[in-house]
Amino acid sequence: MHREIAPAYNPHEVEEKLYAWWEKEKFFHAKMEAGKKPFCIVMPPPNVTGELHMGHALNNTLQDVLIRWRRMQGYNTLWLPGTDHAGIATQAKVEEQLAKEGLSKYDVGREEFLRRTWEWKYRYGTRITEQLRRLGASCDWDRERFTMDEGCSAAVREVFVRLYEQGLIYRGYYIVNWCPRCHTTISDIEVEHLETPGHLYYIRYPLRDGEGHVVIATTRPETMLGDTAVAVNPGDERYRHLVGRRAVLPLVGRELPIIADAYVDPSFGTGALKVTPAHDPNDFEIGLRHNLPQVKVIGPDGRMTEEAGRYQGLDRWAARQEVLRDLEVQGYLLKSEELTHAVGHCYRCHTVIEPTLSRQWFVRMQPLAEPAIRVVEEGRIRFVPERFTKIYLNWLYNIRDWCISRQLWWGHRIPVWYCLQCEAEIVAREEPEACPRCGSRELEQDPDVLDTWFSSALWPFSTLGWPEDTKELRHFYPTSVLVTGRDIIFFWVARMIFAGLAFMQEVPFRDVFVHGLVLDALGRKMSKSLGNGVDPIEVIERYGADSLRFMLVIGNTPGNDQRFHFEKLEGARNFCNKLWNAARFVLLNLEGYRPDGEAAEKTLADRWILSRYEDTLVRVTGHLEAYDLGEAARALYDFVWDEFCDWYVELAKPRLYRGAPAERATAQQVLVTVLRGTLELLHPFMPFVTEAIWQHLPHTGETITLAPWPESDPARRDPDAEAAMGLLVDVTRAIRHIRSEMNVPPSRRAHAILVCPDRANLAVLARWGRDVINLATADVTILPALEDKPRQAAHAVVSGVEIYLPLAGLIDPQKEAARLARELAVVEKDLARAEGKLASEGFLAKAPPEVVAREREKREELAYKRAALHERLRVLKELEGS
RNA sequence: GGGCGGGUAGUUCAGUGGGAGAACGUCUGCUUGACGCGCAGAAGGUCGCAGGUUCAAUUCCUGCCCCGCCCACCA
Repeated sequence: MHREIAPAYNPHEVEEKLYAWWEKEKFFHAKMEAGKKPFCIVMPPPNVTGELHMGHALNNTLQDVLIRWRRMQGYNTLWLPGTDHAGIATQAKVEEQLAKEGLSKYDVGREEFLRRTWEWKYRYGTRITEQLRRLGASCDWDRERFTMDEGCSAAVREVFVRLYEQGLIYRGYYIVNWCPRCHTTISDIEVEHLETPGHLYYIRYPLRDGEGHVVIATTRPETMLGDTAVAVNPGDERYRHLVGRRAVLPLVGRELPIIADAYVDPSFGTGALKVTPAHDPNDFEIGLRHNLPQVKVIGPDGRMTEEAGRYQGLDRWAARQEVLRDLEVQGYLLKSEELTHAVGHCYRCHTVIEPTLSRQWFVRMQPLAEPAIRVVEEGRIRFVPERFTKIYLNWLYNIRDWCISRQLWWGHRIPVWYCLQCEAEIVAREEPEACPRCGSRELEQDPDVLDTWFSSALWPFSTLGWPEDTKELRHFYPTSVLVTGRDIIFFWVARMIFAGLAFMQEVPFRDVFVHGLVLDALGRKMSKSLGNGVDPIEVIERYGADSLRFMLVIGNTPGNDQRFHFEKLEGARNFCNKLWNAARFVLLNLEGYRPDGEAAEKTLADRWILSRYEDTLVRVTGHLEAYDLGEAARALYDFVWDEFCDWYVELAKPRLYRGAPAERATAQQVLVTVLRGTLELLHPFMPFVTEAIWQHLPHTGETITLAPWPESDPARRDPDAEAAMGLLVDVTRAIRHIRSEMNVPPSRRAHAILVCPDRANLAVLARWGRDVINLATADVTILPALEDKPRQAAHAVVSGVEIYLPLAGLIDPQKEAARLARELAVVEKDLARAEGKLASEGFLAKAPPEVVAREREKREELAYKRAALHERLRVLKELEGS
């Protein structure tokens, strides 16, 4: 069986097979186990249209690490997957498809369009979930949900109706963000403000009676056609005499009242503001305060309306040029200045947003935001890292009402019907037969659908069965942690929190674990338009899922962005291979292994590696508790590579190859213990390779996915062994260093004389020195003191041990003296610093005693080293002289 | 205009109130009975700048300079 294990790890041979087996055996299915503590994560649902990108890979890897770890810890674990219907994005895909047939959605009609969209969903919606399987995501596929499935749709209607009944949803004629290309409203957070170069135009508006004029400044001259007032600040002396008078709108001739409003900033432009209530949010507010008419001059397609007079039909940009030309010709345009200012763009298509008046549905946010603020302020929900708390709170403190209606077809249809007879507005969970007010059967449903995020907001409870009172809901709600990118704190996190509080009277999750973005190698966002994205599936095919996962986790610091480099991926791949080969080594040497067979006493190396393993285990668990997944991964990487492979495996070899049966048994038992535990600690990070190896280990269970998480056993801690190993490692390294510098061939066995006056250290060297220092291909003679110093020998001092490496013929006394002199210079410097500190009264009085003690030790050791180096240099001088 | 993150070895990044770390890259060796996706050794850093607190600052505080991101109704 062991012969099957290839010398290089090949992910392709194991990953898909293992995942299929895990899924078939339902290891990830959450049975309701009332006796166990629940641990639940609802997956941020990727778009059905989507393909897995690096952001998904990171997000789901982090969730999977937490889920697998908790599952092993024995929690009743549920990771609930699903997809989002993604209104605009999906609709756009189907429209594209139609366009290939030369059709528009209007050609096929709403019903046919929706039929096609569902078809599209069924055909392509499974792609992303297949890709999550490739990544190794251990979610409960039996509970997969979709934001537009029956249950979620029922939840949406229920929430809409309840909010409406509480007066928290209303329909209003307000200024909204309109995308002339997508032909729909978007919410405030869907508007991207981009610094855009433009101009500030100064335009003269003549006064109606008598002489004079008022000059306004604007960046959008075309909207003047919709002006219904000129406003100045009430405290502005320059204009006080004008308030109450009237101006005449150039090109149009409309009379405009000159009003005073505190909104106007006297220091901007001329201090006089043209007021266009139908096309600017602030002007809209001013208009309400002063009862101004609202004149809409730009239509839904971005063209000028009938109200724009002779400009009707012109695109808004063309209209701007026309208006400017006419103003100029007629002498109204005084000047223009260059001005870079923030202009709102559509988050999807990057078209410039047109603020426009429109009748839409809104959620009244103030009453919903208050509890959502409170739970975070009170710490009932915790952001990790903590700094995101402020971002969240600041947004909610300044919250504005949420425009939820979208002029799309794909989505949750707004559950409102209008009576064509009496114009009643009927809000209902199910389609009404007749108007409850006049009995008419002529009813028409609102044509619009809801913002996609409306259904996402309900995700933590709609997926668990709400509005039914299910046992899942009672067991798993509130969920344990939400893992998400920091880009959707507003879109999603905040909305889930207020929805959860409003409908479940309880927070949706305890912790919000926020991660950053995966950037490209140059530090730019990965994006389709830049074409700089890296496809995780391609990466998995080339390097394996474990490599990708480990790379993402080890490079992750909470909340911070990380760059994607193939070199890092190779590092992770190499680590998979290292682990594989370490395991291969153990498995190839298990002949005669019995877990409780008769064994010899543990060696220093055994005690040391068990102590290091214990330390690693405790640190890894602690880091996971603190969401420091990167630190946990790093601790494991270092342990496996630097301690287990580089030292322990090497130290175990002689016993395995040539040891007595009992010694061999001991080595085997320690190897298996540490390897198994390490695999288990690594499993959440690298599920495939760890399962593949674990299956080969003797006396394990059915699957590592359900193996118990290793428990701490303080008895494994052995500070003496760690200190002793530290000494021996230092000496070994020093000898290797000398050999390398002296160009001693690695194959040539050396002999080292170690002089160690310290009795405790001497005992360590005497008992274990030979075994460990063997790794420097050297035999040793160990002495408490040495009278007759060898002449032809290289020399080093480390940890209070003098090392002589007699190398007849290889030593050039002059070169050796120069080498030691360099060493001495470093020692002198360090010693001076230590002595300086110890001479300072402040340090002695105020530094903690252990720090002072450590400084004293350091001084002793350095002083010893200095003396030894001096002595050696003296001997070398003599040698030169002779 | 406000807020946040970052500036540490050639590169990418960890980390810490008390002797500067890793990976990659570079240089030197190595058919060492798990692994060349490897082994051993080495070189390489005024921890952005200036102050302050402290016995002690790369780490804490203040200011400044760069880079990145987010928020914002000044036309």
